Amino acid sequence: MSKTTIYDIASELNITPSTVSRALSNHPRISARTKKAVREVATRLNYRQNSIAAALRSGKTNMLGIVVPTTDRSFFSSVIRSIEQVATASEYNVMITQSNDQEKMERSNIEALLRAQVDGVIASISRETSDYSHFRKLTDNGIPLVLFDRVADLNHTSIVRIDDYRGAYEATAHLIAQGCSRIAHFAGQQKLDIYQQRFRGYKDALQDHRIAFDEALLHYSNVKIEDGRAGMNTLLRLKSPPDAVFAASDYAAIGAMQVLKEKGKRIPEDVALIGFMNETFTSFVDPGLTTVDQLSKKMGEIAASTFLEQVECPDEFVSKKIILSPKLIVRGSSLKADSSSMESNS
Amino acid sequence: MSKTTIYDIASELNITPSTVSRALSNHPRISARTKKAVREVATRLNYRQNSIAAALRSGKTNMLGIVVPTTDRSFFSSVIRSIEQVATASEYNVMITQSNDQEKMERSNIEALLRAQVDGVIASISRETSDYSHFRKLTDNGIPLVLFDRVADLNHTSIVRIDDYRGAYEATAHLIAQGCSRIAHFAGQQKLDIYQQRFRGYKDALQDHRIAFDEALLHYSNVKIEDGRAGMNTLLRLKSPPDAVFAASDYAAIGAMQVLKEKGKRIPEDVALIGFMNETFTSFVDPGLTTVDQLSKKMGEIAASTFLEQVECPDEFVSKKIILSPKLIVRGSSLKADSSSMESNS
DNA sequence: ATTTGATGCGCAATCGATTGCATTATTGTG
DNA sequence: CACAATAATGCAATCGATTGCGCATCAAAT
Repeated sequence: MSKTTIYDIASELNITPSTVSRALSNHPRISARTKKAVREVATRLNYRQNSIAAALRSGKTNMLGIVVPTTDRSFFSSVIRSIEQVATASEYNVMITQSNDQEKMERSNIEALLRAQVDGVIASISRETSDYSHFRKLTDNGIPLVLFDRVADLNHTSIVRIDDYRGAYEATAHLIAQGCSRIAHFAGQQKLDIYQQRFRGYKDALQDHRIAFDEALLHYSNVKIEDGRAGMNTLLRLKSPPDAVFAASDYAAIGAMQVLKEKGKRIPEDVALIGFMNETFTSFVDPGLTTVDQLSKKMGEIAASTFLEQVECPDEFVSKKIILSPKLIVRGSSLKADSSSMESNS
Repeated sequence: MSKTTIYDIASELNITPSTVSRALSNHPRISARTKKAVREVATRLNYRQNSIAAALRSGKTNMLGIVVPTTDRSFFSSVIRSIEQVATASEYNVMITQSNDQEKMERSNIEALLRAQVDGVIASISRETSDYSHFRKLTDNGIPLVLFDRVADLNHTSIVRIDDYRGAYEATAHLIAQGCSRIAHFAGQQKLDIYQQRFRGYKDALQDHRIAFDEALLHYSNVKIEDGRAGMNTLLRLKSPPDAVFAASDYAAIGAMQVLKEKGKRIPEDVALIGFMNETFTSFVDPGLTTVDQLSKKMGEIAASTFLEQVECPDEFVSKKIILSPKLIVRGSSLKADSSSMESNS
C-alpha cells in the first residue's frame, strides 16, 4: 500500500491533479462542490500531502530553524516552546538545534538548516562565537534571521532582547534598598553585549546611590557554578568582604550560595544574593534566589511573529529591534526585612 | 544570483547532470579525474545540494525526528545531545519536538514529523498518552521507531531504557544500609511502567531486608515539586513519621527537602532522601540529593545507533529491547555515616 | 583479430505537487 | 438566441536531483 497522491484522487474523480491540488489548497477558482468531493476522497484514501514535493516546487518548506546554545536551560526551552506555539499556529514546523555554546557546532547547525532549506531562522548566539559569517550566509540567501537574547548587530536581521542594563540596575538598586553597601558583581565575558550591559547597570546603580565602585569586588568569568564558587571564595578572603553579590547568571549565584553555606555565612543577613535568568531551580533552593526574569515567553512570541512578518513580505524588509523590560523576582536570598514576603512568579 | 545546480556544473564541464550527481556521491563508476573536476567546479560555484530534490527522488530525507516530553530536563537534553552526535556522524539531521507531556501535542508532533518525512523517530512517550495509534502510524508507514525511557510495548519497535526496578531496589537498599527502617515512597502514576518498576524495586528491597511494607508511607502522585511537598507534609503528620523517603523523581524529592527544611528537620539525620533522574540541580542543593542516574548519554547513543541499524536494512527488522543498569549517585541527603564521602559523578 | 569484461558516461524517466496560461462550461444580458 | 463575461477546470512545464539501463571505449585474454 504505497502512499496515495493527488493523482490517485484525481483519477478517482475523473479530474486532473491540478484541480485536486487547487481544491486542497482552497483555491478560489475551484467550485465548492469539487472541493468537497476532493476532500472526501482524500480522507477516504488517507491522503497526506507530500511536503517534499510541495517544497521542491514552491520553494517553501514551511520549516523554521532554531539555534540555541542549549535546550536544558528553562529560559531557552521556554522561548522555544512559545516559538513553537506561534509557528505551528501558522502552519510552520520547527527544527531545533543546539550549539552547546561552540562556534563550530553553531556553524554546522546553520549548514544543516540551510540544507534543510528552512524558511527562516531564530537564533541565540553561542558564547564562543566571534565570526558571524555563517549567519550572513543566511541573510545572503534571503532567509529571514531573528536573533534573541544573545544578539549581534548584523545587517538585515531583527533582534529581540531584554534591557539587561535595566535588569542589572534594578537588581543592584534593590540590594542597596535592603541596606547593602559593599556589593560585589560576578560579570560575564565582556565581549558578550548582555554581560556588558549588566555590568554597566550595576555600576551606574552604585554611582547613582553614591556608592564607590570597588575593583576588588568585581569578578569576570564564564559565570558557571564553579566560577561563582571561586569568586565567592576570593571575596570572602578580603579584609572587608562584601555584604551582597549580584551575579550576571543564576549559576554563578548558586555557586556563591554553596560557598556561603559551607562557610557558615547567613543569607541574606551576612551576604545577600541576586542572580540573573530565573532558572527553574532558583525557586527551590534555600533560600529562594532573587533573580531577574527574562520574559522568555514573550520573547519567543515576538521572535516568532517577527519571523512570520518577514516571510509574509520578503520584498520590504524592516529590521526590528525590540527591547523588553525584565522583571525582578524578589526571593529570600536578598530580602532582609522579612516583614513583607513579596515572592512573585509569572 | 540564483542557486547553482548540478546542471550548472554539468554544462561548465560539458558532461551530463547524471555524471555530476554520481561524481558528487562518489559513485564507483565515475573516474577519479571527473570526480576531481566536478568537486572543484562545485566548490568554485559554491554549489550546495538541494536536499529537497534529493529527498523527493530518493525517498530519503536524512532527517531523524525526536519527540520528548520536554527539553528542559537535563536527562532529555542530554539524551538528545548524544543522539545528535551519533546521527550527524552518519549525515543525519535531527528534528526535535516537545510534547509537553500532552498526548495531543505528541500526536501533532508525530504528524509534523510524518509530513516532514523523517527517516525515523526516536521518542519518549508523554505522561498523558494512553492511545498509541499515532506511533503505529509511523511503523505502519515503515518508519523505524525507537522508544527510550518512557516506553511502551508496540509492534515493530525497539526500546532502550534503564532497569528502573534495580535502580529503585539499590536506592532503597542503600537507605536501609544507612540504618533507615521506616522508608516512605513517592510513587509516580502506576500506568507508566517506569513508575511501576520503581515501586516494585522499593517494595522488594524492603521485603528482602525484612522490613514490613507500610501502606501509610506510600504516596502516589505526578511526582512534581508540589506533590513532594504535599506528600512530605502528610508524612510528617503521622504518629510515627518516616526516617527516609525514596522519591520516584528528583522533583518530588526536592519538594520533600523544602518541607523538611521548613519544619526544621535535619537531612539526612532525621529524614534521609533519595530522588531519581540525576537532574542537574540535585548536585547543588544543600545537602546534595542522592539520586539514580539514568545514563542519558549511553541511552542516546544506543537509541541513535539502533535507528541507524534499522534504516540500513529495512527488510530484516529486529526489535531490540535494551535495558541499562542505572547508577546510584550517593550524596549528602542520604549519607549518614559521613566518614566516607563517596560522591561520584559520571 | 575477436571475445570478454570492466570501466566511464549519457539518456530519459521519475519523485509529487504547483502554477501560468489555455480552454471549456456556465451564467447572465440585451 | 447570440454573445460576452465569468467561473471552473485542464494542459504541460517545472522544481533539482537520482537511477536503471544502454552504449561506447579500452585493456586484457584467448
